[in-house]
Amino acid sequence: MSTELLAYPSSVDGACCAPLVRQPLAAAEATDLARTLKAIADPARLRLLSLVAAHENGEACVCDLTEPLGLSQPTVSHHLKVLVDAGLLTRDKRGVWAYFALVPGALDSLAAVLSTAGDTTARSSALTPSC
Amino acid sequence: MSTELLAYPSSVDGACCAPLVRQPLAAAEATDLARTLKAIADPARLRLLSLVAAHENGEACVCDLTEPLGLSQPTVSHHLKVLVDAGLLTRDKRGVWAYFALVPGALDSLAAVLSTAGDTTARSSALTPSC
DNA sequence: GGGTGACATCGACAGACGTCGATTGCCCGA
DNA sequence: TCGGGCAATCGACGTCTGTCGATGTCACCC
Repeated sequence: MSTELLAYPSSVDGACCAPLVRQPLAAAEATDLARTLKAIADPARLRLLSLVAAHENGEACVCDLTEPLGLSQPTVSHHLKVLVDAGLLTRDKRGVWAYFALVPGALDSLAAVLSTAGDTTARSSALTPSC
Repeated sequence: MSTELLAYPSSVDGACCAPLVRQPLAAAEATDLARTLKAIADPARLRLLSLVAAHENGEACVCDLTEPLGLSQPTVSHHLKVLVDAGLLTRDKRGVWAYFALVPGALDSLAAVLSTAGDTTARSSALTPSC
């Protein structure tokens, strides 16, 4: 389940780049895409992604994120779980602390699906070789 | 309200490209971005965008969209309204029919915000000159 | 071994969302 | 002028979602 999002470029069977505006989306593909988009379509989760990415070493623990968000610890933990389940964040438990980091290329492949241009900005890593 | 999304690149005061992973998102910016993402974070609306884009001349009326979606006419009309309000679609009423078309550059600027790369694919049109 | 602190999970609640049938408004052709 | 048909709006319903306090779990330190 943790690699859910990374399945997009390959599961869209051939339509690797910019599939949204090239041909009508099938119901199943739309459901999958919507599931990932719903994960980031929340102010708290967008700020979490932003905070984690901007944190030193590109990783942060819950204690770093609770205060700047102004939300309770269970709520932050819940949002982080949603992002991890969507394949956008990784959880690395080291001792008592849990460190979260962006999955390389996850946001880029999402951006590539939305982009109407033929090329893609998702050239960083973790993408299908056919791209 | 129809230009809601187009306000992003300029309203993110300076952080025109890829602002999400560069610095922590402010609460107001996150709310605005989430509002637009919620508009497309739905299977029916994703398919609507796809159907409109793939239709001939890049525009389609409600009667073209109801059947392939398998939803009632009021529901389709509701989803289209959400997309228009989010600045992703334009409504052009000609006679009895209402034709919907993609706003050029809207999806691209959204993709640019999500992209972790420094550059942007949103070069088609309707973007801020500072990009 | 017991205490402490960080994080996850649970249960509950209010609010938002997607969907539909019924209705209304409106343009066009007869 | 009137009827037919397309699309928007309304009201209602069930479901999903975000949030919290309380509780559970586990690793570290004394």
